[in-house]
Amino acid sequence: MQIMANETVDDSKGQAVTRRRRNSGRATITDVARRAGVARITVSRALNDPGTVSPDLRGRIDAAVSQLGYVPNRHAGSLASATSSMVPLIVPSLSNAVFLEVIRGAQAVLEEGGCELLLGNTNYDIAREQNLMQTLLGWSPVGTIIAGLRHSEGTVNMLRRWGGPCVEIMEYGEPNIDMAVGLSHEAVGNVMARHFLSRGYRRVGFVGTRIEMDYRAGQRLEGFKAALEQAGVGLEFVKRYDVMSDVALGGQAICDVVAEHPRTEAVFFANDDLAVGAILGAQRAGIRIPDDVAVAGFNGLSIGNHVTPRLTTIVSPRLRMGRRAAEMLLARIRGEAPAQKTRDIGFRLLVQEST
Amino acid sequence: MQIMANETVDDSKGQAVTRRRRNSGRATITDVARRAGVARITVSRALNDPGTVSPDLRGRIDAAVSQLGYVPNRHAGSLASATSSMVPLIVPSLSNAVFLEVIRGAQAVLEEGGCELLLGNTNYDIAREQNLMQTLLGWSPVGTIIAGLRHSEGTVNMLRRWGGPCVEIMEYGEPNIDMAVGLSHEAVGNVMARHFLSRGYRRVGFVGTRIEMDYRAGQRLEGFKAALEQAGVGLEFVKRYDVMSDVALGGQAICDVVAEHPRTEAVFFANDDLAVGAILGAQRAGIRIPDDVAVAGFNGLSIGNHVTPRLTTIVSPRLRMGRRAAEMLLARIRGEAPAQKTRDIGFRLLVQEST
DNA sequence: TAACACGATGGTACCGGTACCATTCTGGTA
DNA sequence: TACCAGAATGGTACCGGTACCATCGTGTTA
Repeated sequence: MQIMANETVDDSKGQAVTRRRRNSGRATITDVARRAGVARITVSRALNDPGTVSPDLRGRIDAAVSQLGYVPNRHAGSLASATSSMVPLIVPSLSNAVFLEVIRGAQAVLEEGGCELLLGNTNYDIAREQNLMQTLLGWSPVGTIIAGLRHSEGTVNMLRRWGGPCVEIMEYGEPNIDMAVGLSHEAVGNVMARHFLSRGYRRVGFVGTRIEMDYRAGQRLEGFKAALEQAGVGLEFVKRYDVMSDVALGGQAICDVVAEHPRTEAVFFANDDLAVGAILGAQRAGIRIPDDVAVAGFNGLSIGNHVTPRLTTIVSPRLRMGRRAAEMLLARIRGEAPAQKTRDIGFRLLVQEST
Repeated sequence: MQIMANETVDDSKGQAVTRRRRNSGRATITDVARRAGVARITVSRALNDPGTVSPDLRGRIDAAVSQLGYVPNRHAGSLASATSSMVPLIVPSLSNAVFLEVIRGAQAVLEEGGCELLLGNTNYDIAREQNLMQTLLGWSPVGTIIAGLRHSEGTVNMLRRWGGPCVEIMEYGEPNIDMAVGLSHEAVGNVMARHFLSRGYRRVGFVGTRIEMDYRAGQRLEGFKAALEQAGVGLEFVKRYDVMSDVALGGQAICDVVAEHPRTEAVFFANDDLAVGAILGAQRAGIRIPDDVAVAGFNGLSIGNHVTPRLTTIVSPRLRMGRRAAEMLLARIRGEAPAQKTRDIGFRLLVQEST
């Protein structure tokens, strides 16, 4: 804290005492008002709702603002109005390019709408999510965006009590709190299974990592398995690794699969990192894709379009999801009733050379 | 704003009037104090500095806090203490995995240190950077992190006037404001030039995109060129594209280079996205790397280790840079004098199969 | 035993905005 | 001309914390 100035005031007994100011040294709305010769509230109006202030005063106020380099103290404003322009965005991971695009989409729309993005990362930890949300709610946000539909009971209750607009993203389903936008991961698994079947693959497997944590990958597996079984084809194997997904692991996995399940015709990888790794690893190991084994992934990362063979995958509209979530929030903040509380953002099967 | 309760108070003339409350409906420190039977300030102490409050009171206060679901209003606290726990992090792009790792490193350390991360994106626009910083300074942050050493004069003045701790990241050099952590991009170019020379390449080129905007790529080019010329070898060509760097463009670029400069022996790409794209594109086009032309990049993205041939590149410690920036900030906030205001985070030449 | 340092607790005045209501001034209408 | 609606401006009391200082009780020291 900086001590800027002393001033002499009269205390209750009428004696002059010197008291230190506590302010931060920044120009305040009072300084601007004094300089422009108007009341503080008029400055507030000129800045927040210029139409209601006469052009004359507005000019004097603007001049004073720029002369003093006045930047409004947002905490004071938020305190007085019991709301701020901040929007927490809570994601489970920052190790993953997937969430980057969601963040980018949300950030762009929020900035456009005059909101600031507070970024939180739970590392796939439900307890941490709750702590984080509690901390961030202390900033009286105007809305919140949170990844996933599975939260601790405490988190859900907290958000409901809080009562502001909230969008749950990534998954399609009934929102726990307010609104949701995402895609059905079971449907993804379904679509991929049907694609495999249409290609004539009958001996198929699934490879994933930490499915308990990344439960959306588990949903894709469920959908995949169900559709296969419905067609009378059993899922040959599910291979799980207990490390983070990355390209290196995909290369390892494709070799493991070929060694352990040599008759496998096609593998659905939990995500594109693994699938791209599988293609690159197969290339080195002399495994021919899709002739020896076909490979597909999920996400639609651009790198998949540039490996040989090009990766068959399911494209998730991540940027659009982030944008949409922010748009739903802003609409709600503007007081519009949402057209729909639950929105299926969809996905697209991209069939390329790897299947 | 929610209106929660009415209360009857006496106005100055002693008449009872009914006035609406303006608060947000949340429990306040006053509610907690009343319930615990202590003064407000004691609640404040119990939460912020528990050691100074007797165990008895602390217990009663904690009980009241959890019964009421009390979450402190951070705006009120920040207003009163003229500082907040927020730290803006301003990056030039969110389209790029590079900044994601910086963000992740900073976020992890800041969260550990009890700070919240406010994310800003300038899209490589200096004017936008200034606006963004002004907005974010309105939140009385406790420190700031900003990418780059090139800012508008207005931004620099604003930050200096503000006076809080600030770390400029990505580049090694004299900080404009306070502290800086990064690496020398000229040195990167130098090192790569010497590597090319040591391999015996004499006809070499550089490929980049939007170098005026991504001026750090320009610095790598300068360093590259200077070291070549010092060795009496001229830079054969510089090829520029006016679109964003991505893998697809790299594939395009390697074909263009081979067509336009058929005798080229080696190309230094401005970043790994381009270089990886070049390797993958060359594979498709039947260009042999490194036999027909050698390829190198910059960043050390993990995908470079999995393409064939593996990419020779320069690894930038992005995660560590984010962490370090946050650590320098936190140290300064704790009142420690920084060991060094300018820190060279270094880089590492990773020689692999592509050169 | 008196003086005193120190730990625990409380009282009060802020921090810098905005909500709400009052007041003043203007032009149009009866 | 008196009345009134509505626009422009101002006065005041908050919002919910914390800084600063005062007070009180207790154990230690002279």
